[in-house]
Amino acid sequence: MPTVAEPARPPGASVGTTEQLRRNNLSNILSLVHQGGPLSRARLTRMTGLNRSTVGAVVADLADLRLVNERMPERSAKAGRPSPVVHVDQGTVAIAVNPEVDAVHVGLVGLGGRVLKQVRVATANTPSAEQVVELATTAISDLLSRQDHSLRVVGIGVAVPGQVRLSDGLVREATHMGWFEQPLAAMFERSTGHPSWAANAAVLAMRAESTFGAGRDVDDLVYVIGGASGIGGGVVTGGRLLTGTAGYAGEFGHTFVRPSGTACQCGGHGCFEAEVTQQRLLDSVGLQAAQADQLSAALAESTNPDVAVLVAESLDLLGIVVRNAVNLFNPSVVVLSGFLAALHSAAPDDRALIGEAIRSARETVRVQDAALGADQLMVGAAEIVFAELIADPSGFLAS
Amino acid sequence: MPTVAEPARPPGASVGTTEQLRRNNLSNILSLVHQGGPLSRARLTRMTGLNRSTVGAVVADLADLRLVNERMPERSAKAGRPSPVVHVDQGTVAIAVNPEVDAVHVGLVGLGGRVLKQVRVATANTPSAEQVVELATTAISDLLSRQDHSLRVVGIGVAVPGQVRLSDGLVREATHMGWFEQPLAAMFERSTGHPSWAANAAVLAMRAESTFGAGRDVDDLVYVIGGASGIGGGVVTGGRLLTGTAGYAGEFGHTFVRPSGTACQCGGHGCFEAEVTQQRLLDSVGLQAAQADQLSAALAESTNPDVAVLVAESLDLLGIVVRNAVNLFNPSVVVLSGFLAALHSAAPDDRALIGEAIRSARETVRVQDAALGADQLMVGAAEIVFAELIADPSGFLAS
DNA sequence: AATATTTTGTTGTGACAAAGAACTTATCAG
DNA sequence: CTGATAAGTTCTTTGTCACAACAAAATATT
Repeated sequence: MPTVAEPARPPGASVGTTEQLRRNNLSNILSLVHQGGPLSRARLTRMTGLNRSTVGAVVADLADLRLVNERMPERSAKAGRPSPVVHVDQGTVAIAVNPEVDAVHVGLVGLGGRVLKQVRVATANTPSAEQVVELATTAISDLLSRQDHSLRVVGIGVAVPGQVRLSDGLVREATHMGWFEQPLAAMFERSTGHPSWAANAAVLAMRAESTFGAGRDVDDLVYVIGGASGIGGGVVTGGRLLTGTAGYAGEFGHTFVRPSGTACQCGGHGCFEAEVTQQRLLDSVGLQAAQADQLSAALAESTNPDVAVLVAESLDLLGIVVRNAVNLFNPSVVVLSGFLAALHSAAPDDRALIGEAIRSARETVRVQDAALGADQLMVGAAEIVFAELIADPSGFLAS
Repeated sequence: MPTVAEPARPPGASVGTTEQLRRNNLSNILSLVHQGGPLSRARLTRMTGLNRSTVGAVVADLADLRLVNERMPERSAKAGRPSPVVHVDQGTVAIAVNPEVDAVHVGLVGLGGRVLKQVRVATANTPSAEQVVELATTAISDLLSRQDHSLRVVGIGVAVPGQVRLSDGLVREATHMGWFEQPLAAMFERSTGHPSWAANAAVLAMRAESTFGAGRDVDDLVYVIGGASGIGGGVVTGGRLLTGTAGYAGEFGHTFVRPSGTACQCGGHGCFEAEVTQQRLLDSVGLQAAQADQLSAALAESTNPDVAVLVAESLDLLGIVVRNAVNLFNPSVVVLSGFLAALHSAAPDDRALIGEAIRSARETVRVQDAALGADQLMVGAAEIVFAELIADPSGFLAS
């Protein structure tokens, strides 16, 4: 039986000319090496379906751009001439920035997704956007100057806990930071000279997870993350990041879960993130905000019936969010992260989460916890820069 | 020794060779003419960005495949040599089938989305899948034999009120029809010899709306439709149809809107489609099921306070669905269809619908009613076939 | 240890697609 | 009728990829 094609639609950034063809092949192969780690040229040939002479030419182009290196393998497992292994260039880095209520995280992330260095600059008060740019700019030159090899910085990615307009990196609102309409990406560009992008932190966490973590090779993924400042998320569908028209998609925290519920910061009522908070769960087991990583263990150990009630109730509400998500997105995987992963581990099984989703969609979905650790935001923030680079390697570096 | 298949999934890997390049240009230009109506070659040149000699060659290829015709324009508006207008071929058709509880609709739809002919075959009882195939097969040969011109049938598209696995057209469940696990597309292929596809009716209605109606040129669209058998919907995001991993995405009817609500057919509780039904609204104004098209007018005329209460309540619940959708998908347009459009027209403004969505997403979304009439399901069902044709015109016709 | 086999890189050739230039054609404006 | 304009047509050039032949480097076999 024939398979199903995408709906007919006029070309956007599609490939129409021979020039775009090569760009596309450069992009695809760089993407494979970036995401899949070192790969032999022979494997790249099989993965792309291109001729091996073409792969050779494309890899040579990428090597000329100093984006990849070829090395002969130490030992080969099979017979035949050994195929050179294509590595991502280690000197090409993106800078990741993540402002928080009490600190600014800054990191250097290499192409391929490895975090090279990372610092946390604590702040006395919640920093303004200007302060974040200033602190980060200092931290960046500091990080770079301490590096012995000279690094090529391709751009800056900022993970913001709030709604960010993707087109120009304007922070529409980050209530937790007290920010409104801050042109953060432009501010970073002015201050550092590097091309800069900004996006919602939860979406970037998902991006990391989707590229290097539990969502690897998953084309239809729903990701929901709970943190100190609320609940966010992101979606990959058909292998593509769901952004929506401006980049605000994936706000699972404001899913309706309870009528006449607590008023939410967003102005709505009955929002998931107003009903289920990390703080309430931490309080129930007597943990501090800084001990969020111990929540899962504490919930498991607790014998307090009040805790059990709170967990059951929270799981029910999480179940509503997951059920809606499964019905709307029909994902193959739902990844839970942050304190929602802790909550998930406290559930006897996934029935509370997906039990009420429609049968067809429920049968093919699995719920799992995030695989990446604390680095994920650095990796995700860098990823918005690398995505631009990978989309058009030679064009990006030429500009 | 056979090696394990590589998980080859590079982004945009569809175009890698020069052969695929031409395929892509054939596809793009056919898509433009299909969706945008007759277009001059000069306009196609501007729209695609290709060279005019290339457009000429591609159009010639399409004409050789008898998918388009070129005609000289009657009158030209501007100076200069008149550009031939590229029309979609009128003899290339898809067959649309839509089984319902009391009838089977069958139609002939021309490339370009025009419904050429249409019949409704009434049934005494709710037909089985076998009966639908049988009745439709007869109706199809009937329709085709009465056609004076010889038509080229490129395939059959079936719009099913239920969950359909897109990959093979298996109807997982269509509770209203009493169908479970019916391999409908395969049954149609066997019975008619034409390549067949099946999909959820609401998704296909959206596809029609997205290609030819209110959602034209909208890249981020949420569509919710209410009918006699419940509430469904579909989503376009980033210009692509959101299908999910198997094709069950877009089930807005099972969004949670009320705790401990009516038990839904799906097994869940508090589902939107269990709380808000067409029947209840029709009853409130004393209309019959067949008079659904008069609902909007009847609601407007009614002075009964009970009706006002029901409408207000229903709008509140619809508001929850729309709010969730806006927060999750960040669409630029939300289209309401069927009795939900009637409900929408009874609302004083859109505040009840999107008022509680997050501000950033709310500001750039508009709610509007469906533009297409009763034909939309025929058009949508045909569209699933045409999309296959358009994705690879010469490959499709060669097979 | 010598030879065969396997796998892959490399090089040169040919096919094909698209761009661009030069030329031609068809319309409108005056 | 003539010039301006816009667009089709044809031919050449350029770039990309596939393919075939050959070379190279490893393992497997005798």
